[in-house]
Order: sequence, then C-alpha cells, then structure tokens
Amino acid sequence: MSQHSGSDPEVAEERSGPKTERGKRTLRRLLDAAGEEFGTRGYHDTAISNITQGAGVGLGTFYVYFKSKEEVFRALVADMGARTRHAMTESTRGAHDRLEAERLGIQAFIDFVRSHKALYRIVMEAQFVAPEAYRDYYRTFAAAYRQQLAQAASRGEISEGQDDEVRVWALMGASSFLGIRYGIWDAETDSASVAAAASGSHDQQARAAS
Amino acid sequence: MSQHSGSDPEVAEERSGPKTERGKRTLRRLLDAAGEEFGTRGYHDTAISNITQGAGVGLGTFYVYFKSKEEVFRALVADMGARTRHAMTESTRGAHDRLEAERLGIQAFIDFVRSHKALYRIVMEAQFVAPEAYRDYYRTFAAAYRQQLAQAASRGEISEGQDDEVRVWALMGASSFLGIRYGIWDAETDSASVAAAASGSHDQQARAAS
DNA sequence: TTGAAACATGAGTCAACATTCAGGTTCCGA
DNA sequence: TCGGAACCTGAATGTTGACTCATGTTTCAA
Repeated sequence: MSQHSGSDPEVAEERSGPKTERGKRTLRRLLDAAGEEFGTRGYHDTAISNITQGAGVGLGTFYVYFKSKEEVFRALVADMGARTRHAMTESTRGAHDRLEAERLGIQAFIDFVRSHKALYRIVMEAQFVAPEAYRDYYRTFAAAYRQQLAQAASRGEISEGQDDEVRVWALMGASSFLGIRYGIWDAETDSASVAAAASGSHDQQARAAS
Repeated sequence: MSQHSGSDPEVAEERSGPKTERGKRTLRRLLDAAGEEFGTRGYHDTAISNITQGAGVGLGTFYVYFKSKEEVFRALVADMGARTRHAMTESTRGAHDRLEAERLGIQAFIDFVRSHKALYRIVMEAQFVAPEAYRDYYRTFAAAYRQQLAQAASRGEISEGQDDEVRVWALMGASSFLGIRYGIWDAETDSASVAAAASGSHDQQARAAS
C-alpha cells in the first residue's frame, strides 16, 4: 500500500470491461456505491465490504472488477475530472468576455460541488491516497484553463500573459476554496452573489490601488 | 476511529504538560518526530512505533503524553496554524499598501511552505483526519485576513467590502494553490516572481476588461 | 535519605480489514 | 441442449497496528 508510483508495470493488463449486460450493471453499481462510501466516510474508513454491501453484491465480486481498493478510487478521481471539466466548459460557453466567463465559472463550480459533495471530497482526498491522480486532475484542468486564457488574450480581453501558469493556479485555488467554503461548508449562500463578489474583487482592488 | 466530533466530553481533562525537564524534552522529541513522520509518510502510513523510534523512546512512552494518534496530529495542526500566521504577519509588516502586502504575503507563504513542506502537508491532510482542526485553521486565518482588509479599507487603499469573506477565501485559495504548485511540486521557480505575477494579474485583468 | 510522583517500557491483546480461493451459478453461441 | 466463458460468493487467511498494562526507573521535595 502506498508504494505505488504511477508507472507500475503491473497496471497494464486491464480487463477490457464487462462483456455481458449483467456485468455492466454490476460494475456500475460498484462504482456508484464506492463513490457514495468513499465520499461519505472517506477512503480509510471505507471497507470493501461497505462498498459491496452498498452495491448489493458479494464481497468477492469486488475483485472481479477491480484489482485493489486504490484502483476504484483512482477510477473515481479520473471520472470526476472529466465531469468537472465538462460542467465548466458548458457553463462558460455563453460568456461575452473573460471576466464574465470567470464569474460564471466560479458560480458553476460552486454549484457543481454542491450537487456532488461526496464525489468532490474524493478528488480532494486523492491528494493523499493517489497523488498521481490528483496531480493529473489539476494539470489537465490547468491546461484547459490556460488555453481559455490564451484565447481571451488573443481576443484582447485580457493582457497577454507569460505568467498564465501562475494566474491559472491562483484562479483554480480561488475557485477551489470558494467551492469548499460555499459549496460544502455553507451551501446556503447564493452562489451567484459569491461568484459576483469574487470576480468583482479583482478590479475593485486594482481600481482602488491605482 | 473517526467518530470524534470535536465537542467530546472526554477531551476536557488535559494533563497540564510535563512537570520535569526530562518530561519536556521527551514531549518535544515526540512532537518533532511526529511532525517528521506524518509529514513524510502521511497519517495513515505512520505507525506510533515509527514516531517513538524517531524520537528514540519506547512505544509505551507515546501514551504517557498523548491519548491517541489523532491527538498528536491535532496538536501539530494547531501549532502550524500559529506558526504560519506569525510568518505572514511578519512578512507583510513593512508593506506600504494592500497590494504590496498581498504580494509579500503570497511570496512569504510560498517560501514558508517550501521550508516546511512536511508540516504543511499535515495541515492539508487534516481536512480528512481532523476536519475540525482544519476548519479552525482556516477560520482563524480568515478572521485575521479579514481584519487586514478592513484596515486597508479604512485607510482607503481598497474599496469597502461587504464581501470581505468571499474575497478572503478567494485570496487564501490562490495562496494555497500557489503554495502547493510552487512550494511543493516545483520548488525551483523564484517565489518573488510568482508572487509578482499573481498579485499583478489582479489589475492586469481588470484593466483589460474595462 | 526517602518515598511518592513522574516518567519509561515493550510484550501482549484485540479488532479491523484487504485480499485470496475453491467452489458455485448464470449466460449465450453453436 | 450443451459446454465453456463470464460472473458471483463469502468463509478463511494473514497482516497490521492502535492501544493497554504490569512492571520498572528516575526525579525531587521534604
């Protein structure tokens, strides 16, 4: 446990998924149950038997579909990455400029976290359970983000940046914390006004400082 | 394990610390060793025996000073909170306005994380091991931060904010992520230029957008 | 000097899993 | 209708590691 370093040779041989309908259903049940359990109790307080009970299958069945506890976990993190990026892309599609996109993105992120509390917890815990998966999550995210910024710059909406990497991480950090603070700890406050306040403070501060 | 909810009745009776010199030395050794081990291997991969070996004391000695594994961990988180706030306060003392303070703060934070990688990891892992301690860490931090903003506002350096809470969390998030990205994952890049890029992007974006 | 409080110790207890395995059951193409 | 592939199962295995405790040793105030 924990001596995995991402580039294991043993990882290669992936059974290419369930062949039958029944198998697919079982796999989905296991994934759903795993997400629920990991998200609620956390990785270490979740036993495989919790997952299989949640899925309504026998204990041994788990190992028909996954090689280890960590493997499901990684699968869930990767899945969440794709889902989150998708939600972000959708939500910012209609924005007229980068600042609006930023605001919409933050709001969408808070809302997304709110409606996927359990799953988002998994992403965060991945930092300790599956660091490689965690880094991939944010690196992929950052790459997409950087591309957005570059496009906005070429449209003249923001200044060209050689510092995009820094910007992107600062912005991801802001969203991430707002997601925790207003998506999980306090899910009451209106997400639109939080997003407005957050994206507003960029220029508020700058205006006053100049 | 993990059914602690912060307001336990059993927590009250704290032995008020070691009485003798020898005791104090042993306690410190245990705390240092615990910080080292938790910070390096993580909470779950650290055994009490790792800590006591690192401290050069017998296994049983651990339980002379702490009621449980979680208790040391919590103590370390609290300690880190105090140390981090102190470092922040120091570093921003000479700033002439809020924007400069922000820049200095970010830089100081990255540097602080760099020189306390192991301990900072503990703070982050607290989110899952001792959520209550984690929330306290950031709530206390946020309170101090908010106060800084309020003072800056009264000096007219930034606009009055009813949205300080949001601002603060966005800023903490930015710092936190930059701390991970440039303090831990990439400890080479010059922290001063990262901080400059981050605090600069506030007004860059605003200027271009207006 | 002395005895009791403070401190130190590590073998032993005990419960909690992750993972395996040997023996089923169900599905489906031929 | 049949045989093998796919799938299912849960008792058994083995390890790990937090925590206890009975028994020392050290300190220091009186």
